[in-house]
Amino acid sequence: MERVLSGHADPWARVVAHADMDAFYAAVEQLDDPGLRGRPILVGPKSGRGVVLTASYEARPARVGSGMPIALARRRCPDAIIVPPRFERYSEISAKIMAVFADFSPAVEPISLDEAFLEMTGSGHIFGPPESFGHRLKTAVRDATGGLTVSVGVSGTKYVAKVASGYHKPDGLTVVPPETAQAWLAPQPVAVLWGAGPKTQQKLAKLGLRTVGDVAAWGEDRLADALGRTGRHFYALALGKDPRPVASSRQAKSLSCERTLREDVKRTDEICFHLRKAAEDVARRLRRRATVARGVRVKLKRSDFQVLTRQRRLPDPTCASETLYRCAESLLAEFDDPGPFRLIGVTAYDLETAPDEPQLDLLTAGNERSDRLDRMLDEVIERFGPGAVRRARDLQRGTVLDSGVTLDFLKDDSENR
DNA sequence: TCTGGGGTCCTGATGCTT
DNA sequence: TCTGAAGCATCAGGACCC
Repeated sequence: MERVLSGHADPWARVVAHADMDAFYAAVEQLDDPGLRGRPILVGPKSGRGVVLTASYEARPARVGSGMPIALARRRCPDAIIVPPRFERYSEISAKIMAVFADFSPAVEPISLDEAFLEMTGSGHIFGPPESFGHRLKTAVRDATGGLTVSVGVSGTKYVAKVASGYHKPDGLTVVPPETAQAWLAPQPVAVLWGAGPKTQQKLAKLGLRTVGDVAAWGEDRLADALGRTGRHFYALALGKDPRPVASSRQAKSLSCERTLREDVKRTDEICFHLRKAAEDVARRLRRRATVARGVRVKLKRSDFQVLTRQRRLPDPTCASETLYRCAESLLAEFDDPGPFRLIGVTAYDLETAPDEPQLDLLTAGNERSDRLDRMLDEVIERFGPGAVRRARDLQRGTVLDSGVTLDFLKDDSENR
């Protein structure tokens, strides 16, 4: 455990923790299959054009990691066992972990399946100082999951807590008292600045800025001249400043489905086939969340990896797959590029909660993934508006309850079962 | 080496409204 | 009525994060 020494009596005006599971997907696979424990494994597609999602710590000495093309990872680490991802299982374990976090704080902000921020300000009288809180959190996660480890960072801001959780991985605990944050960050590379990816790191290097301390010393105005708003943002981070609150509830702004195809496609009917599949997937997920979209965006990736997009606002917000598809299909005509394309995607954006339409109390039958049900729900939306399918999320086998409205097609369907 | 899928945010261009 | 400026919304592309 790393503790940066503090010279002040009580530096903890605010306490934020960041918890990040170690090689999460790979660790879950090793948890579920004892035969994989202690061995190098790569979670990712066995073939095709995919990349590594997570590499177990046993595989990492071979210089393989997330985002690396699977073909390259196999060459670098020929002994690695490749395991296809099981997202439902990861979600299941993630729910347990988030429940543990909720026992420690009323304000938990999940970032992904395997990491979250916890607002811990004022919790010292319950959990003790940050070190003991951190140990208790780690133990609780390990107990709840049957042995998974988590790395925890604690400081006075989200940003510093996040850098701290990555400081000693795996199974680390790093506590950085707020007043030491700037000095602690100073020697670290600019790559730890939130928002500085490869392109921005190159720009910073051209300015002669290699560490966070270099960025802090350059001054806010010079950084702003060179990088605009991003420059001011980096300056604040370099001083350890980050006023963002831990936001326990966030509404998604868009929802998308995109697929890299086995082979590039060029023919319009083939592209439309994939657009329809993507639109159906997006519509299904919108309905499950009782959400409608005000706009549709189509994304195509050319063989040379150039990404093209076209978007359009809808006259009325919807969660109907046919409406999303028709819009996507008409956007296709606006691309002045013949292809071929390696990736096709559909995004629904400007999301809002579906209007509640209480006159129709829907209890649909069967499997929500069936095409037949998709068509039925589309028809319901056409006839009664998007809010009519709100309750279709809680699917039960059985009959259709409709308050005074006869839905023959649904009735027929339930009778056929 | 040859590059996923789900997202968010930022920037610059453009067009509309006041 | 015409014109320009300012403000805003939208769009397309890019960068980034996990």
